Amino acid sequence: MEYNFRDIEKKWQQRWVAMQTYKVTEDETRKKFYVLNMFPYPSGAGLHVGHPLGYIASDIYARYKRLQGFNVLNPMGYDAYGLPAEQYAIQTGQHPEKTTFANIDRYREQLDKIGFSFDWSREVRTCEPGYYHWTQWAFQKMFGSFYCNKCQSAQPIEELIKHFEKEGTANLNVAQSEELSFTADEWKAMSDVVKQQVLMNYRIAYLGETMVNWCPQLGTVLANDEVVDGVSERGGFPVVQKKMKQWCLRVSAYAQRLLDGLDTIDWTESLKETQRNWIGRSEGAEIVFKVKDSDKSFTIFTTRADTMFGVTFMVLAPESELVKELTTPEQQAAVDEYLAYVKKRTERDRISDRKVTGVFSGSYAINPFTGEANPIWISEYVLAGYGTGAIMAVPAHDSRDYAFAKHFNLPIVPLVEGCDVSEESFDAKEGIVCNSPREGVKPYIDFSLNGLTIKEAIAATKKYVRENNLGRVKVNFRLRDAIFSRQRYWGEPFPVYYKDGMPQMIPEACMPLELPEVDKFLPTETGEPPLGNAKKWAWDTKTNSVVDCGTIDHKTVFPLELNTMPGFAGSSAYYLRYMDPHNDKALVSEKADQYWQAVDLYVGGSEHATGHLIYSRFWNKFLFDLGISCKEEPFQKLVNQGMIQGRSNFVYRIKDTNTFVSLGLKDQYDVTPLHVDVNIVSGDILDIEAFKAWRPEYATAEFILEDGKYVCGWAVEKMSKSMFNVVNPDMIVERFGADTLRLYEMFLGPVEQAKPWDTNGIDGSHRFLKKFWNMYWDKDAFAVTDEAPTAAELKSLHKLIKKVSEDIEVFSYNTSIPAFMIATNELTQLKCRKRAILEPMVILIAPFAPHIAEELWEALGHTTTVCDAQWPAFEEKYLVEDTVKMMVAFNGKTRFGIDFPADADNATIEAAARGHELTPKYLEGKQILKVIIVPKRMINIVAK
RNA sequence: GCCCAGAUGGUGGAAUUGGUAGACACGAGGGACUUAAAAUCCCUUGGCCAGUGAUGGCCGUACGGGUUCGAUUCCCGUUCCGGGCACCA
Repeated sequence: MEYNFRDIEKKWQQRWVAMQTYKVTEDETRKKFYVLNMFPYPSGAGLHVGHPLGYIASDIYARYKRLQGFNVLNPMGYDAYGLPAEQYAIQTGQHPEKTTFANIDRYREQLDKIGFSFDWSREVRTCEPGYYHWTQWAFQKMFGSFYCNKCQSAQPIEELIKHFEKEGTANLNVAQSEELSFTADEWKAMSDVVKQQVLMNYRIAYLGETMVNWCPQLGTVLANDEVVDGVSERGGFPVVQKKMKQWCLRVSAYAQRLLDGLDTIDWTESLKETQRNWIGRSEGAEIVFKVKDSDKSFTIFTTRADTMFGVTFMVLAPESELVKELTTPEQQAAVDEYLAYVKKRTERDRISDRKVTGVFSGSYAINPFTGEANPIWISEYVLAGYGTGAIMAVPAHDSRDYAFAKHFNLPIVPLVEGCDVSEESFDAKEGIVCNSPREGVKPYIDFSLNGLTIKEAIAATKKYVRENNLGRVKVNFRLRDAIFSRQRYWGEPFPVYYKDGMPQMIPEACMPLELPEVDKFLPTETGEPPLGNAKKWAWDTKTNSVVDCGTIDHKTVFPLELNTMPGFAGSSAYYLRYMDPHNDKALVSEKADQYWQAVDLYVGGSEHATGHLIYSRFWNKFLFDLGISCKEEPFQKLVNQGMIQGRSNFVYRIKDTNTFVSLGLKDQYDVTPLHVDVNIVSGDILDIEAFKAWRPEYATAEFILEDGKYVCGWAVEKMSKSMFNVVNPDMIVERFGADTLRLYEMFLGPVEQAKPWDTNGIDGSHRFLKKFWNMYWDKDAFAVTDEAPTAAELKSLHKLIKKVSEDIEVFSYNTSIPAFMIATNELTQLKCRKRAILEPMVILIAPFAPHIAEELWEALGHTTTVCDAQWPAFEEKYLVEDTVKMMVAFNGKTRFGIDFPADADNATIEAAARGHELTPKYLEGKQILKVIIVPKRMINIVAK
């Protein structure tokens, strides 16, 4: 029988559905394994061959683990909220839900053709109320919690209130937006609204007035990871800094735990490093500087406490509150002018030109170590959002301070022995400290750093600062709180209404608060988010239900929050929901969570390193604190699949003509390269007839050929419609079958690596499957016999078992496929048609090519599916060689020598080697100096 | 600037702990079968040199050193490519 992949694949895909082959349930008697893919956003363009790469890799792993006897959870769902569906809705008026669901159907259709072992009964869609119920619920829990630094955990806000009632802010060690100070009596005297405002300072989900990334074109704020080089990640629109009242998540409270957790998980070093950079821990000191001739003082943050004696000026961020306080009347005009200039500059301006700008405030600060009065400047190179928004400038040892000092002609005092600061600053943290204090200068305090290394000097200074109450040791993080509001329609609504301008949570029993219908998806004319268009979007506290906006009376009916949650909200805990997707009482039951624990293997792109992968770790840690998630880290092992790039083809049109010249001849003409659809090019040879038919303007095209062919140029680019290099998996499945596609995608190269797609090589994978098939079928007869296998056949099989098992464990599929090809060739050559060999082979290939495996498994007489088979055990004895080789080294070269029996022990071999007459010509007369037994039991002899 | 990960034929990529570099596949060239095409099968394929030939020699894993009997692998330095962070004090 021919290998008819079309019938086989259709047949088994239908059977798997009918038999619920991949449905899993919690089973205490079996060990669990949780495999997860980053769920896709269902875009209108459908899947291209790059998308399934990670799914195939994880599916192989899931199937392998299942064959090893694990109870494998391998779910799939959709990240269904998002901008493209909303943009499309704005343009066409179509409800985003409609387009999203249509896209989901299309994705499902494409995914089903590839033969994944997903348990679709656990599918989740983030836009469905049954799902976002728990997104809203988690938000309310965050609103109702604060972060205790002492116990390093989220706690109910009621605990904080108790603390305030007892001792105000005394002995408080919690995460907060700003440091407040009040007594228990003052707290008790506060009105309810003021109390609510105070609590906002501590909640994990809080309403904060912060500088946000505002994108006017998108009409929404964006999180830091959604802004790249001053423009929006989606669309590339300019982003400006704007102060707005927004929901925020206190991710910063978890910074240290997010950092520490990285050491406990099995992720790639580069991804961990990316997260470490993003969290940006820096250890330093906060030091207080008094303002000269004033009772004011301010605090700066530095990691280089050792440079206190080299401070020659101070700098404030233009947005700092201190600017107003410290500007003297004489400098007011100059400062105002400067502030106006800074305000005009966008984030992008600042990044693109690093001009040295600044203005003197008129005030001076007293250095607590030297007593010197240093001028206080204002400059945009100091950021308001980091540290205290004020720095001490040490131009000798900081390149930014150095540039500033040179520009404004400020003094530069070197503090490291032998360093030269005439051309540039000396930023390195190495060397011996000098000039601290300077020779001949009367010491202001009894403290010297001279002679210490920089490391020692930093420690000594911190100690001095702490002991003399000049400031404190402080750890700063770059990681900011996440801005959690979006001025959009297609997202989770907040379960929040407003009473007296203060947010109130709707009762837990009333969730989910469903997204209302609107007639327009654009912002309202007054600039409110799209939910402002909803007619029915007010909360009645009497009936606890959503009512018409017209009925707002400020006694029982209140306006609901108009913002929606950002994209990362729905994707932050979906892995927990898969454990128990139909539970309407809880996000996940304790039983399900205890069984599935956490994701054992997570596969997805590294582009989520500073977005989803930070947020969901934060979210999970919060749920861990609440006792909902039993594991602190949600993703034990993470593999980043590399992006599949497109391989574009070009044709070369001679300028101002309709004549196209082949690649090798194009340099003789003045040509314009044009993208050509890769689907009408094969092996870089253009199908000229298809090209003429491709577009009307090419119907009359003429060609200058080489060797009768038109050769196209090529380049590796992103796979996208506009480059005409999109390859659709459906097309591959149609022509070669899903098993071939799966094999080929894995064969392309290491899963983690980015690589261009090139359909040309796919024949090789397809040919292999045909050969594999022909091991079992001889023309129309199923030819498997019950003969006993030979040693050579067993060796082939066990070599394969060993290789494939090891490869799957380390995700090295691109090397196990050649192992299959070699084994198949060997066995074909041996004319092996023996069940004892061929039956295990079917199981081995099942993770990679499940359809052909099922078909052969059935032909072998099995009534259950191959998914329920047992992974074959590897036995070393079949691989043992009957001889071992001896290596002979002389004159610095290694050569192979003589075979020895494999069962000889090392001493015997060594003795034999010493007495052995070296036969090769080039070794005659050489004397053996030493014998080294090396791995593989090869013998290494040093001869002279 | 700081940090991380890389560099192997015409191409994608193999090579276990330091042990015959280039597996496997694509592409290319040659051949068989065939009226022809498709399909299938076989041979050659890192470079240079010697030999009618079997074969032999030299060079070769970005570059320069080092350790070692032996280095794609380990160490030091350089160059180049990719990724992250970046007026973060």
